[in-house]
Amino acid sequence: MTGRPLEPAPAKYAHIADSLRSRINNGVHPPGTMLPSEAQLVREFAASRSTVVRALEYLRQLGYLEGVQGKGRMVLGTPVPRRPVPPRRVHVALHASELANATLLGAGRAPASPRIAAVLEIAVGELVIARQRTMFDSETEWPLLSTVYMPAVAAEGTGFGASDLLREGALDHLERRRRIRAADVVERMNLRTALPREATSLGLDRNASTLASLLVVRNAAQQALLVIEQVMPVPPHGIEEVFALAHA
Amino acid sequence: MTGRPLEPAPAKYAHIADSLRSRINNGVHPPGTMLPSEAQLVREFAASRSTVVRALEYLRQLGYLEGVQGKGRMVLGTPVPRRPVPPRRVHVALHASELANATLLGAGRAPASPRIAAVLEIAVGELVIARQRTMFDSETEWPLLSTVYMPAVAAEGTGFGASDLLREGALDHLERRRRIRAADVVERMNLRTALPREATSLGLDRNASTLASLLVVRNAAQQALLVIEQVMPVPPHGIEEVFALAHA
DNA sequence: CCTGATTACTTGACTAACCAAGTTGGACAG
DNA sequence: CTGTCCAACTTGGTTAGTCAAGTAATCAGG
Repeated sequence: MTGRPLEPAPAKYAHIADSLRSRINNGVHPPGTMLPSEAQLVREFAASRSTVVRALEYLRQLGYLEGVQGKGRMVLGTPVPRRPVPPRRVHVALHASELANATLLGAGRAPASPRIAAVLEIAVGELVIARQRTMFDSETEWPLLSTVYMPAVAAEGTGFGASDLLREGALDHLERRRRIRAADVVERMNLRTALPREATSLGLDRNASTLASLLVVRNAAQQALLVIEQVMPVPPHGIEEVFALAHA
Repeated sequence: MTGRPLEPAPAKYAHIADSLRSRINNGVHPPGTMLPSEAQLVREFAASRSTVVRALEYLRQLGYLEGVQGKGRMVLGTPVPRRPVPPRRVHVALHASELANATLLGAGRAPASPRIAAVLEIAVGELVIARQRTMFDSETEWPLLSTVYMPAVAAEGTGFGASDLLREGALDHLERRRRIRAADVVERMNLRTALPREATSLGLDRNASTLASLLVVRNAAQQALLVIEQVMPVPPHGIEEVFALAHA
Protein backbone atom coordinates (compact mmCIF):
# COMPACT_ATOMS: atom_id res chain seq x y z
CA MET A 1 0.00 0.00 0.00
CA THR A 2 1.48 3.30 -1.08
CA GLY A 3 -0.68 5.47 1.22
CA ARG A 4 -2.30 6.98 -1.85
CA PRO A 5 -5.58 8.75 -0.91
CA LEU A 6 -8.75 6.95 -1.97
CA GLU A 7 -10.24 10.13 -3.35
CA PRO A 8 -8.46 12.69 -5.49
CA ALA A 9 -7.67 15.91 -3.70
CA PRO A 10 -10.05 18.63 -4.71
CA ALA A 11 -8.68 21.15 -7.11
CA LYS A 12 -7.03 24.07 -5.35
CA TYR A 13 -9.42 26.64 -6.77
CA ALA A 14 -12.38 24.54 -5.59
CA HIS A 15 -10.97 24.39 -2.09
CA ILE A 16 -10.41 28.15 -2.01
CA ALA A 17 -13.94 28.78 -3.29
CA ASP A 18 -15.42 26.43 -0.67
CA SER A 19 -13.48 28.10 2.13
CA LEU A 20 -14.58 31.58 1.12
CA ARG A 21 -18.15 30.48 0.57
CA SER A 22 -18.27 28.97 4.07
CA ARG A 23 -16.92 32.17 5.57
CA ILE A 24 -19.56 34.21 3.79
CA ASN A 25 -22.31 31.80 4.82
CA ASN A 26 -21.03 31.82 8.43
CA GLY A 27 -20.86 35.60 8.70
CA VAL A 28 -17.06 35.85 8.87
CA HIS A 29 -17.32 38.16 5.86
CA PRO A 30 -20.72 39.81 6.28
CA PRO A 31 -22.68 41.30 3.39
CA GLY A 32 -21.60 44.83 2.55
CA THR A 33 -18.03 44.32 3.70
CA MET A 34 -15.00 44.04 1.44
CA LEU A 35 -13.43 40.65 0.94
CA PRO A 36 -9.65 40.40 1.44
CA SER A 37 -7.76 41.51 -1.69
CA GLU A 38 -6.43 39.05 -4.21
CA ALA A 39 -2.89 39.65 -2.96
CA GLN A 40 -3.93 38.79 0.58
CA LEU A 41 -5.71 35.64 -0.52
CA VAL A 42 -2.70 34.63 -2.64
CA ARG A 43 -0.59 34.76 0.51
CA GLU A 44 -3.19 33.09 2.69
CA PHE A 45 -3.86 30.15 0.39
CA ALA A 46 -0.30 29.94 -1.01
CA ALA A 47 -1.66 29.93 -4.54
CA SER A 48 -1.07 31.88 -7.71
CA ARG A 49 -3.20 34.86 -8.43
CA SER A 50 -4.89 33.16 -11.37
CA THR A 51 -5.98 30.31 -9.13
CA VAL A 52 -7.40 32.70 -6.55
CA VAL A 53 -9.17 34.69 -9.24
CA ARG A 54 -10.68 31.52 -10.63
CA ALA A 55 -12.21 30.73 -7.22
CA LEU A 56 -13.47 34.30 -6.81
CA GLU A 57 -14.96 34.28 -10.30
CA TYR A 58 -16.90 31.15 -9.47
CA LEU A 59 -18.32 32.74 -6.34
CA ARG A 60 -19.16 35.91 -8.28
CA GLN A 61 -21.12 33.91 -10.79
CA LEU A 62 -23.03 32.25 -7.95
CA GLY A 63 -23.94 35.63 -6.55
CA TYR A 64 -21.80 35.69 -3.38
CA LEU A 65 -19.79 38.80 -4.29
CA GLU A 66 -19.24 41.50 -6.84
CA GLY A 67 -16.04 43.22 -7.87
CA VAL A 68 -15.20 46.79 -8.82
CA GLN A 69 -11.95 47.30 -10.74
CA GLY A 70 -9.48 49.19 -8.58
CA LYS A 71 -11.60 49.01 -5.49
CA GLY A 72 -12.02 45.39 -4.47
CA ARG A 73 -14.70 42.79 -4.06
CA MET A 74 -17.74 43.37 -1.91
CA VAL A 75 -19.55 40.54 -0.20
CA LEU A 76 -23.18 40.21 -1.27
CA GLY A 77 -23.94 37.38 1.12
CA THR A 78 -25.55 33.99 0.68
CA PRO A 79 -27.59 34.19 -2.51
CA VAL A 80 -31.27 33.86 -1.74
CA PRO A 81 -33.12 31.25 -3.77
CA ARG A 82 -34.96 32.96 -6.53
CA ARG A 83 -38.65 32.52 -6.82
CA PRO A 84 -39.62 30.36 -9.78
CA VAL A 85 -40.15 32.02 -13.13
CA PRO A 86 -43.71 32.12 -14.39
CA PRO A 87 -45.21 29.03 -16.01
CA ARG A 88 -46.07 29.19 -19.67
CA ARG A 89 -49.65 30.38 -19.27
CA VAL A 90 -48.57 33.37 -17.14
CA HIS A 91 -45.71 34.18 -19.49
CA VAL A 92 -48.10 34.24 -22.42
CA ALA A 93 -50.55 36.45 -20.54
CA LEU A 94 -47.83 39.02 -19.87
CA HIS A 95 -45.99 38.95 -23.17
CA ALA A 96 -48.35 37.97 -25.99
CA SER A 97 -49.03 40.73 -28.50
CA GLU A 98 -52.47 41.52 -29.86
CA LEU A 99 -51.48 40.74 -33.44
CA ALA A 100 -52.19 37.02 -33.55
CA ASN A 101 -54.70 34.67 -31.99
CA ALA A 102 -56.46 37.63 -30.36
CA THR A 103 -59.36 39.97 -30.94
CA LEU A 104 -59.31 43.35 -29.24
CA LEU A 105 -62.77 44.03 -27.84
CA GLY A 106 -62.13 47.47 -26.47
CA ALA A 107 -59.73 49.85 -24.80
CA GLY A 108 -60.39 52.93 -22.70
CA ARG A 109 -61.42 54.31 -19.35
CA ALA A 110 -63.60 52.36 -16.97
CA PRO A 111 -64.45 52.61 -13.27
CA ALA A 112 -62.53 50.21 -11.09
CA SER A 113 -64.54 47.37 -9.63
CA PRO A 114 -63.99 46.55 -5.93
CA ARG A 115 -61.71 43.66 -6.84
CA ILE A 116 -59.53 45.69 -9.18
CA ALA A 117 -59.55 48.72 -6.90
CA ALA A 118 -58.34 46.62 -3.98
CA VAL A 119 -55.46 45.20 -5.98
CA LEU A 120 -54.43 48.55 -7.44
CA GLU A 121 -54.93 50.24 -4.06
CA ILE A 122 -57.22 52.89 -5.45
CA ALA A 123 -60.79 53.91 -4.66
CA VAL A 124 -63.66 51.85 -5.99
CA GLY A 125 -65.08 53.55 -9.05
CA GLU A 126 -61.92 55.54 -9.71
CA LEU A 127 -61.14 55.55 -13.42
CA VAL A 128 -58.68 53.03 -14.73
CA ILE A 129 -57.57 52.17 -18.23
CA ALA A 130 -58.90 48.79 -19.29
CA ARG A 131 -58.00 46.83 -22.37
CA GLN A 132 -59.93 43.68 -23.20
CA ARG A 133 -59.41 40.95 -25.74
CA THR A 134 -60.46 37.43 -26.44
CA MET A 135 -57.80 34.98 -27.47
CA PHE A 136 -57.10 31.32 -27.92
CA ASP A 137 -54.35 29.41 -26.21
CA SER A 138 -51.76 28.66 -28.89
CA GLU A 139 -51.36 25.06 -27.77
CA THR A 140 -54.83 24.00 -26.74
CA GLU A 141 -56.93 26.50 -28.75
CA TRP A 142 -58.97 26.99 -25.61
CA PRO A 143 -60.70 30.39 -25.49
CA LEU A 144 -60.08 32.97 -22.84
CA LEU A 145 -60.99 36.53 -22.09
CA SER A 146 -58.15 38.75 -20.99
CA THR A 147 -58.49 42.21 -19.50
CA VAL A 148 -55.55 44.46 -18.65
CA TYR A 149 -56.11 47.15 -16.02
CA MET A 150 -53.84 50.04 -15.25
CA PRO A 151 -54.29 53.16 -13.11
CA ALA A 152 -55.21 56.05 -15.38
CA VAL A 153 -52.28 58.11 -14.12
CA ALA A 154 -49.79 55.37 -14.86
CA ALA A 155 -51.28 54.80 -18.30
CA GLU A 156 -50.76 58.39 -19.48
CA GLY A 157 -48.57 58.54 -22.52
CA THR A 158 -48.45 54.78 -22.94
CA GLY A 159 -51.16 54.40 -25.56
CA PHE A 160 -52.91 51.73 -23.50
CA GLY A 161 -56.27 53.44 -23.81
CA ALA A 162 -56.04 53.72 -27.59
CA SER A 163 -57.48 51.23 -30.04
CA ASP A 164 -54.25 50.55 -31.96
CA LEU A 165 -53.18 46.96 -31.62
CA LEU A 166 -50.18 46.39 -29.37
CA ARG A 167 -47.27 44.75 -31.14
CA GLU A 168 -45.82 43.51 -27.88
CA GLY A 169 -47.17 42.14 -24.66
CA ALA A 170 -48.84 44.44 -22.17
CA LEU A 171 -45.95 44.15 -19.73
CA ASP A 172 -43.30 44.70 -22.40
CA HIS A 173 -45.19 47.75 -23.57
CA LEU A 174 -45.50 49.23 -20.10
CA GLU A 175 -41.85 48.62 -19.26
CA ARG A 176 -40.68 50.20 -22.48
CA ARG A 177 -42.99 53.20 -22.43
CA ARG A 178 -42.59 53.97 -18.76
CA ARG A 179 -38.96 52.86 -18.47
CA ILE A 180 -39.76 50.81 -15.38
CA ARG A 181 -39.04 47.24 -14.40
CA ALA A 182 -41.49 44.77 -13.01
CA ALA A 183 -40.11 42.61 -10.21
CA ASP A 184 -42.67 39.85 -9.79
CA VAL A 185 -46.16 38.71 -10.59
CA VAL A 186 -48.75 37.24 -8.23
CA GLU A 187 -51.14 34.73 -9.74
CA ARG A 188 -54.45 34.14 -7.98
CA MET A 189 -56.48 31.39 -9.55
CA ASN A 190 -60.05 30.78 -8.60
CA LEU A 191 -63.38 29.35 -9.63
CA ARG A 192 -66.28 31.68 -10.10
CA THR A 193 -69.44 32.21 -12.03
CA ALA A 194 -69.10 34.15 -15.26
CA LEU A 195 -70.37 37.72 -15.30
CA PRO A 196 -72.98 38.32 -18.02
CA ARG A 197 -70.52 40.23 -20.25
CA GLU A 198 -67.94 37.54 -19.80
CA ALA A 199 -70.41 34.82 -20.70
CA THR A 200 -71.36 36.74 -23.83
CA SER A 201 -67.75 37.30 -24.89
CA LEU A 202 -66.86 33.66 -24.33
CA GLY A 203 -70.08 32.20 -25.74
CA LEU A 204 -71.02 30.61 -22.43
CA ASP A 205 -74.34 29.95 -20.79
CA ARG A 206 -75.42 32.43 -18.13
CA ASN A 207 -74.06 31.56 -14.71
CA ALA A 208 -71.55 29.14 -16.18
CA SER A 209 -68.55 28.29 -14.01
CA THR A 210 -65.22 29.67 -15.10
CA LEU A 211 -61.64 29.47 -14.04
CA ALA A 212 -60.57 33.01 -13.29
CA SER A 213 -56.98 34.09 -12.91
CA LEU A 214 -55.86 37.46 -11.59
CA LEU A 215 -52.25 38.43 -12.36
CA VAL A 216 -50.87 41.30 -10.31
CA VAL A 217 -47.62 42.63 -11.76
CA ARG A 218 -45.60 44.44 -9.09
CA ASN A 219 -42.43 46.51 -8.88
CA ALA A 220 -39.61 45.90 -6.44
CA ALA A 221 -41.53 47.79 -3.74
CA GLN A 222 -44.45 45.40 -4.29
CA GLN A 223 -46.69 48.10 -5.66
CA ALA A 224 -49.07 46.96 -8.36
CA LEU A 225 -48.16 48.25 -11.81
CA LEU A 226 -50.62 46.32 -13.89
CA VAL A 227 -53.36 43.80 -13.38
CA ILE A 228 -54.48 41.21 -15.87
CA GLU A 229 -57.63 39.27 -15.33
CA GLN A 230 -58.17 36.15 -17.40
CA VAL A 231 -61.39 34.20 -17.49
CA MET A 232 -61.89 30.94 -19.29
CA PRO A 233 -64.44 28.16 -19.38
CA VAL A 234 -63.28 25.23 -17.29
CA PRO A 235 -61.20 23.16 -19.73
CA PRO A 236 -62.30 19.51 -19.97
CA HIS A 237 -58.81 18.27 -19.18
CA GLY A 238 -57.88 21.08 -16.86
CA ILE A 239 -54.94 23.43 -16.97
CA GLU A 240 -51.66 21.71 -17.66
CA GLU A 241 -48.08 22.88 -17.07
CA VAL A 242 -44.76 21.05 -17.09
CA PHE A 243 -42.00 21.86 -14.60
CA ALA A 244 -38.38 20.75 -14.63
CA LEU A 245 -37.10 18.68 -11.73
CA ALA A 246 -33.62 17.38 -12.55
CA HIS A 247 -30.67 19.46 -11.40
CA ALA A 248 -27.81 19.39 -13.93
CA MET B 1 -10.25 63.88 -32.11
CA THR B 2 -7.88 61.05 -31.46
CA GLY B 3 -9.83 58.39 -33.38
CA ARG B 4 -10.52 56.61 -30.13
CA PRO B 5 -13.42 54.17 -30.56
CA LEU B 6 -16.66 55.25 -28.89
CA GLU B 7 -17.11 51.86 -27.30
CA PRO B 8 -14.38 49.80 -25.67
CA ALA B 9 -13.32 46.80 -27.70
CA PRO B 10 -14.82 43.66 -26.24
CA ALA B 11 -12.47 41.53 -24.25
CA LYS B 12 -10.71 38.97 -26.39
CA TYR B 13 -12.19 36.01 -24.58
CA ALA B 14 -15.68 37.48 -25.03
CA HIS B 15 -15.13 37.84 -28.75
CA ILE B 16 -13.88 34.26 -29.04
CA ALA B 17 -16.87 33.00 -27.04
CA ASP B 18 -19.29 34.95 -29.22
CA SER B 19 -17.70 33.63 -32.40
CA LEU B 20 -17.89 30.04 -31.25
CA ARG B 21 -21.41 30.44 -29.92
CA SER B 22 -22.56 31.83 -33.28
CA ARG B 23 -20.98 28.91 -35.10
CA ILE B 24 -22.75 26.45 -32.83
CA ASN B 25 -26.07 28.27 -33.19
CA ASN B 26 -25.64 28.40 -36.99
CA GLY B 27 -24.79 24.72 -37.35
CA VAL B 28 -21.15 25.20 -38.36
CA HIS B 29 -20.32 22.96 -35.40
CA PRO B 30 -23.34 20.67 -35.12
CA PRO B 31 -24.31 18.93 -31.88
CA GLY B 32 -22.42 15.68 -31.36
CA THR B 33 -19.34 16.81 -33.27
CA MET B 34 -16.01 17.71 -31.72
CA LEU B 35 -15.05 21.35 -31.52
CA PRO B 36 -11.59 22.29 -32.82
CA SER B 37 -8.87 21.63 -30.22
CA GLU B 38 -7.51 24.36 -27.99
CA ALA B 39 -4.28 24.43 -29.99
CA GLN B 40 -6.22 24.99 -33.19
CA LEU B 41 -8.28 27.77 -31.66
CA VAL B 42 -5.13 29.38 -30.24
CA ARG B 43 -3.77 29.59 -33.76
CA GLU B 44 -7.05 30.68 -35.30
CA PHE B 45 -7.75 33.49 -32.85
CA ALA B 46 -4.08 34.39 -32.28
CA ALA B 47 -4.61 34.24 -28.51
CA SER B 48 -2.97 32.53 -25.59
CA ARG B 49 -4.27 29.19 -24.49
CA SER B 50 -5.57 30.61 -21.22
CA THR B 51 -7.67 33.15 -23.11
CA VAL B 52 -9.13 30.49 -25.38
CA VAL B 53 -9.86 28.25 -22.40
CA ARG B 54 -11.62 31.10 -20.66
CA ALA B 55 -13.98 31.51 -23.61
CA LEU B 56 -14.58 27.77 -23.82
CA GLU B 57 -15.25 27.58 -20.10
CA TYR B 58 -17.89 30.28 -20.42
CA LEU B 59 -19.62 28.37 -23.19
CA ARG B 60 -19.39 25.15 -21.19
CA GLN B 61 -21.10 26.81 -18.29
CA LEU B 62 -23.87 28.02 -20.59
CA GLY B 63 -24.40 24.48 -21.81
CA TYR B 64 -23.05 24.75 -25.37
CA LEU B 65 -20.34 22.11 -24.98
CA GLU B 66 -18.74 19.62 -22.66
CA GLY B 67 -15.10 18.58 -22.39
CA VAL B 68 -13.42 15.25 -21.73
CA GLN B 69 -9.80 15.40 -20.59
CA GLY B 70 -7.53 13.95 -23.25
CA LYS B 71 -10.28 13.66 -25.82
CA GLY B 72 -11.59 17.11 -26.65
CA ARG B 73 -14.75 19.11 -26.41
CA MET B 74 -18.03 17.93 -27.85
CA VAL B 75 -20.67 20.34 -29.06
CA LEU B 76 -23.97 20.00 -27.21
CA GLY B 77 -25.75 22.60 -29.34
CA THR B 78 -27.81 25.63 -28.50
CA PRO B 79 -29.01 25.12 -24.94
CA VAL B 80 -32.77 24.75 -24.84
CA PRO B 81 -34.48 27.08 -22.41
CA ARG B 82 -35.14 25.19 -19.23
CA ARG B 83 -38.66 24.73 -18.18
CA PRO B 84 -39.59 26.66 -15.06
CA VAL B 85 -39.09 25.03 -11.68
CA PRO B 86 -42.24 24.04 -9.81
CA PRO B 87 -44.17 26.66 -7.89
CA ARG B 88 -44.35 26.35 -4.14
CA ARG B 89 -47.50 24.27 -3.96
CA VAL B 90 -46.04 21.63 -6.31
CA HIS B 91 -42.73 21.64 -4.50
CA VAL B 92 -44.51 21.02 -1.18
CA ALA B 93 -46.56 18.21 -2.67
CA LEU B 94 -43.42 16.42 -3.87
CA HIS B 95 -41.14 17.04 -0.92
CA ALA B 96 -43.17 17.42 2.29
CA SER B 97 -42.70 14.62 4.81
CA GLU B 98 -45.54 12.99 6.72
CA LEU B 99 -44.22 14.08 10.10
CA ALA B 100 -45.83 17.48 10.40
CA ASN B 101 -49.10 19.07 9.31
CA ALA B 102 -50.25 15.72 7.94
CA THR B 103 -52.31 12.71 8.97
CA LEU B 104 -51.67 9.45 7.20
CA LEU B 105 -55.01 7.84 6.38
CA GLY B 106 -53.73 4.67 4.83
CA ALA B 107 -51.10 2.93 2.72
CA GLY B 108 -51.30 -0.23 0.71
CA ARG B 109 -52.44 -1.92 -2.47
CA ALA B 110 -55.43 -0.66 -4.41
CA PRO B 111 -56.80 -1.20 -7.91
CA ALA B 112 -55.93 1.58 -10.32
CA SER B 113 -58.84 3.80 -11.35
CA PRO B 114 -59.15 4.63 -15.07
CA ARG B 115 -57.58 8.04 -14.50
CA ILE B 116 -54.57 6.69 -12.58
CA ALA B 117 -54.20 3.71 -14.92
CA ALA B 118 -54.09 6.00 -17.94
CA VAL B 119 -51.39 8.16 -16.42
CA LEU B 120 -49.27 5.23 -15.24
CA GLU B 121 -49.88 3.42 -18.52
CA ILE B 122 -51.13 0.27 -16.83
CA ALA B 123 -54.40 -1.65 -17.03
CA VAL B 124 -57.44 -0.38 -15.21
CA GLY B 125 -57.83 -2.37 -12.00
CA GLU B 126 -54.21 -3.41 -11.89
CA LEU B 127 -52.85 -3.14 -8.38
CA VAL B 128 -50.95 -0.06 -7.45
CA ILE B 129 -49.56 1.13 -4.15
CA ALA B 130 -51.52 4.07 -2.82
CA ARG B 131 -50.65 6.24 0.14
CA GLN B 132 -53.16 8.83 1.35
CA ARG B 133 -52.97 11.64 3.84
CA THR B 134 -54.78 14.79 4.77
CA MET B 135 -52.69 17.87 5.38
CA PHE B 136 -52.92 21.59 5.81
CA ASP B 137 -51.10 24.12 3.68
CA SER B 138 -48.39 25.58 5.90
CA GLU B 139 -49.11 29.16 4.82
CA THR B 140 -52.87 29.23 4.43
CA GLU B 141 -53.90 26.33 6.74
CA TRP B 142 -56.21 25.26 3.93
CA PRO B 143 -56.99 21.51 4.05
CA LEU B 144 -56.17 19.12 1.28
CA LEU B 145 -56.24 15.42 0.59
CA SER B 146 -53.13 14.01 -1.02
CA THR B 147 -52.79 10.54 -2.52
CA VAL B 148 -49.54 9.11 -3.89
CA TYR B 149 -49.83 6.31 -6.44
CA MET B 150 -47.02 4.12 -7.68
CA PRO B 151 -46.99 0.94 -9.78
CA ALA B 152 -46.74 -2.05 -7.44
CA VAL B 153 -43.63 -3.30 -9.22
CA ALA B 154 -41.85 0.01 -8.83
CA ALA B 155 -42.84 0.24 -5.18
CA GLU B 156 -41.22 -3.06 -4.21
CA GLY B 157 -38.60 -2.58 -1.57
CA THR B 158 -39.40 1.08 -1.08
CA GLY B 159 -41.67 0.78 1.94
CA PHE B 160 -44.36 2.88 0.29
CA GLY B 161 -47.06 0.36 1.13
CA ALA B 162 -46.12 0.23 4.78
CA SER B 163 -47.73 2.29 7.51
CA ASP B 164 -44.54 3.83 8.87
CA LEU B 165 -44.50 7.58 8.44
CA LEU B 166 -42.17 8.87 5.72
CA ARG B 167 -39.53 11.25 7.02
CA GLU B 168 -39.02 12.76 3.61
CA GLY B 169 -41.17 13.67 0.68
CA ALA B 170 -42.56 10.97 -1.53
CA LEU B 171 -40.31 11.95 -4.43
CA ASP B 172 -37.21 12.17 -2.24
CA HIS B 173 -38.00 8.74 -0.85
CA LEU B 174 -38.51 7.18 -4.28
CA GLU B 175 -35.34 8.69 -5.71
CA ARG B 176 -33.26 7.54 -2.78
CA ARG B 177 -34.69 4.03 -2.49
CA ARG B 178 -34.74 3.34 -6.20
CA ARG B 179 -31.61 5.33 -7.08
CA ILE B 180 -33.43 7.03 -9.92
CA ARG B 181 -33.84 10.64 -10.92
CA ALA B 182 -37.06 12.36 -11.83
CA ALA B 183 -36.79 14.73 -14.76
CA ASP B 184 -40.00 16.74 -14.70
CA VAL B 185 -43.48 16.94 -13.28
CA VAL B 186 -46.71 17.64 -15.14
CA GLU B 187 -49.40 19.47 -13.19
CA ARG B 188 -52.99 19.13 -14.36
CA MET B 189 -55.36 21.31 -12.42
CA ASN B 190 -59.07 20.95 -12.75
CA LEU B 191 -62.42 21.47 -11.13
CA ARG B 192 -64.49 18.47 -10.24
CA THR B 193 -67.04 17.19 -7.83
CA ALA B 194 -65.71 15.46 -4.74
CA LEU B 195 -65.97 11.70 -4.59
CA PRO B 196 -67.87 10.47 -1.50
CA ARG B 197 -64.69 9.32 0.27
CA GLU B 198 -62.97 12.58 -0.54
CA ALA B 199 -65.90 14.59 0.81
CA THR B 200 -65.78 12.56 4.01
CA SER B 201 -62.04 12.98 4.45
CA LEU B 202 -62.22 16.73 3.85
CA GLY B 203 -65.42 17.29 5.78
CA LEU B 204 -67.29 18.53 2.73
CA ASP B 205 -70.88 18.26 1.66
CA ARG B 206 -71.68 15.54 -0.83
CA ASN B 207 -71.17 16.66 -4.41
CA ALA B 208 -69.17 19.68 -3.33
CA SER B 209 -66.90 21.24 -5.93
CA THR B 210 -63.19 20.79 -5.44
CA LEU B 211 -60.01 21.89 -7.08
CA ALA B 212 -58.20 18.75 -8.07
CA SER B 213 -54.57 18.65 -9.07
CA LEU B 214 -52.86 15.64 -10.64
CA LEU B 215 -49.05 15.67 -10.51
CA VAL B 216 -47.32 13.20 -12.82
CA VAL B 217 -43.65 12.80 -11.97
CA ARG B 218 -41.70 11.53 -14.99
CA ASN B 219 -38.19 10.37 -15.77
CA ALA B 220 -36.07 11.60 -18.64
CA ALA B 221 -37.86 9.22 -21.02
CA GLN B 222 -41.18 10.79 -19.93
CA GLN B 223 -42.37 7.62 -18.24
CA ALA B 224 -44.46 8.18 -15.16
CA LEU B 225 -42.69 7.24 -11.96
CA LEU B 226 -45.19 8.51 -9.44
CA VAL B 227 -48.54 10.23 -9.43
CA ILE B 228 -49.84 12.48 -6.73
CA GLU B 229 -53.45 13.53 -6.68
CA GLN B 230 -54.43 16.43 -4.49
CA VAL B 231 -57.98 17.47 -3.81
CA MET B 232 -59.01 20.54 -1.88
CA PRO B 233 -62.13 22.55 -1.31
CA VAL B 234 -62.15 25.63 -3.49
CA PRO B 235 -60.32 28.24 -1.40
CA PRO B 236 -62.29 31.47 -0.93
CA HIS B 237 -59.43 33.59 -2.26
CA GLY B 238 -58.18 31.06 -4.74
CA ILE B 239 -54.75 29.55 -5.18
CA GLU B 240 -51.96 32.07 -4.99
CA GLU B 241 -48.34 31.87 -6.21
CA VAL B 242 -45.64 34.50 -6.73
CA PHE B 243 -43.24 34.39 -9.67
CA ALA B 244 -40.09 36.39 -10.23
CA LEU B 245 -39.89 38.68 -13.25
CA ALA B 246 -36.79 40.83 -13.01
CA HIS B 247 -33.68 39.62 -14.76
CA ALA B 248 -30.52 40.40 -12.78
C1' DC C 1 -4.27 -12.46 -31.64
C1' DC C 2 -3.47 -10.19 -27.22
C1' DT C 3 -0.98 -7.24 -24.09
C1' DG C 4 2.03 -3.73 -22.70
C1' DA C 5 4.91 0.16 -23.90
C1' DT C 6 5.49 4.32 -26.45
C1' DT C 7 4.25 8.44 -28.85
C1' DA C 8 1.40 12.21 -30.16
C1' DC C 9 -2.30 14.48 -29.01
C1' DT C 10 -5.94 16.15 -25.91
C1' DT C 11 -7.96 18.79 -21.79
C1' DG C 12 -7.53 20.09 -16.61
C1' DA C 13 -4.95 22.70 -13.33
C1' DC C 14 -1.44 25.77 -11.86
C1' DT C 15 2.40 29.26 -11.80
C1' DA C 16 4.67 33.63 -12.99
C1' DA C 17 4.71 37.73 -15.24
C1' DC C 18 2.97 41.73 -17.70
C1' DC C 19 -0.22 45.54 -19.17
C1' DA C 20 -4.68 48.13 -18.57
C1' DA C 21 -7.90 50.50 -15.88
C1' DG C 22 -9.64 52.13 -11.78
C1' DT C 23 -9.65 53.76 -6.58
C1' DT C 24 -7.82 56.08 -2.66
C1' DG C 25 -5.09 58.77 0.20
C1' DG C 26 -1.38 61.82 0.96
C1' DA C 27 1.62 65.59 -0.40
C1' DC C 28 2.11 69.97 -2.36
C1' DA C 29 1.09 74.34 -4.50
C1' DG C 30 -1.89 78.25 -5.01
C1' DC D 1 -9.04 75.46 2.26
C1' DT D 2 -9.20 73.54 -2.47
C1' DG D 3 -7.47 71.40 -6.47
C1' DT D 4 -3.96 68.70 -8.71
C1' DC D 5 -0.64 65.20 -9.00
C1' DC D 6 1.38 60.96 -7.82
C1' DA D 7 2.24 56.67 -5.55
C1' DA D 8 0.34 52.59 -3.79
C1' DC D 9 -3.05 49.69 -4.14
C1' DT D 10 -6.95 47.35 -6.38
C1' DT D 11 -9.31 44.32 -10.04
C1' DG D 12 -9.73 43.03 -15.21
C1' DG D 13 -7.38 40.92 -19.00
C1' DT D 14 -3.60 38.54 -21.42
C1' DT D 15 0.61 35.93 -22.35
C1' DA D 16 3.87 32.12 -21.76
C1' DG D 17 5.06 28.15 -19.64
C1' DT D 18 4.80 23.77 -16.80
C1' DC D 19 2.90 19.52 -14.88
C1' DA D 20 -0.98 16.09 -14.52
C1' DA D 21 -4.21 13.10 -16.48
C1' DG D 22 -6.45 11.10 -20.11
C1' DT D 23 -7.32 9.27 -25.21
C1' DA D 24 -6.05 6.93 -29.31
C1' DA D 25 -3.04 4.87 -32.43
C1' DT D 26 1.04 2.27 -33.34
C1' DC D 27 4.52 -1.10 -32.55
C1' DA D 28 6.97 -4.92 -30.51
C1' DG D 29 7.00 -9.17 -28.11
C1' DG D 30 4.92 -13.39 -26.39
